Amino acid sequence: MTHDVLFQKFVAFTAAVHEVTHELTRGVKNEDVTPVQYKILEYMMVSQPVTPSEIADCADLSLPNTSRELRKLIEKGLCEKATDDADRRRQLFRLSADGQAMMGRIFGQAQQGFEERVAGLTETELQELEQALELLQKKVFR
Amino acid sequence: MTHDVLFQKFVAFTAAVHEVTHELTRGVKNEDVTPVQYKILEYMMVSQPVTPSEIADCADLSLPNTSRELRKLIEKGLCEKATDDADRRRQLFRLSADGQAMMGRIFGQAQQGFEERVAGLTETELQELEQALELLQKKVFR
DNA sequence: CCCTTTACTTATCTTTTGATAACTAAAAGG
DNA sequence: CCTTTTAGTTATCAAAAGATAAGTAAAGGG
Repeated sequence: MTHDVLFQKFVAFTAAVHEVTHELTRGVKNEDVTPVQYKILEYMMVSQPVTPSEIADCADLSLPNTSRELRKLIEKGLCEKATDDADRRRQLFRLSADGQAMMGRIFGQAQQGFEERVAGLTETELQELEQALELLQKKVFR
Repeated sequence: MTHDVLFQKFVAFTAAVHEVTHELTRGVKNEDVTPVQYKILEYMMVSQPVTPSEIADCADLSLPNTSRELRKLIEKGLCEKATDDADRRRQLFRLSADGQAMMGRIFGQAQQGFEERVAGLTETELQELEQALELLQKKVFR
């Protein structure tokens, strides 16, 4: 196994991951959010509350554009804003009840699709799966 | 290990994959192509020649928009067009020499970044890595 | 205090991407 | 042949996303 061949497999693998995640999150297009807005909401889902700076960093957006999209998300009633008491320059954003509900719907559909994908696997295979996931995350995708 | 927990790990994993691939292909922004155009070129890289219909399917674009982006890529000298002799409605697109060179640069940088990521691993670990990659691709990302 | 830095916002403009209607030309099927 | 289907193109418009300049307000550091 040369490094070249391993890299080929790596490329094929990442392409497959992108395709499958795209497939699993196709529920997003039923909701009234743009791809960039979804990315922001997804980030809030795993790490709440977040500041505009954190979002800009992680979603690869400029601060002005982040600010604009957050305003739109507030207008849509999907997230809420509060000033940080410890540092009043910082603004803390979190999902609103509606936002939580929407993300719950999307994640639920994704989970269902995931379950269907692994439905045929035995308990042993699921454990192997989990170990493979953790191995890759620890050694490559960190 | 409930299915719920496995799904949580799956979500974290796919997020990590997206982040790392984004990091590895950051060389794209040095080149004069938009994200959508890059996606098309990447597809040509693995499957040449391709028709507009195939690209539209796989890159999730409408045929008119695919046609427009292909025209731009031709104008930039990154790909070439030829009519299929067997069916003269079909147009066959392939990377030009310049296009090959550009994608070679980008993939080369990505491979270098990948090598750096796995640099500290032993031969045994690399084999485990390969097996994990293949396991996941076979059982989940297909 | 005053000055600088940090965090964010507003406004504006450009580019990219998405959607749709209308068209051309070749193939396929009676 | 003639009609329908398939493959792709052109044109146009709207929405989304990116870039940048200029501003506000709070914090931090002499």
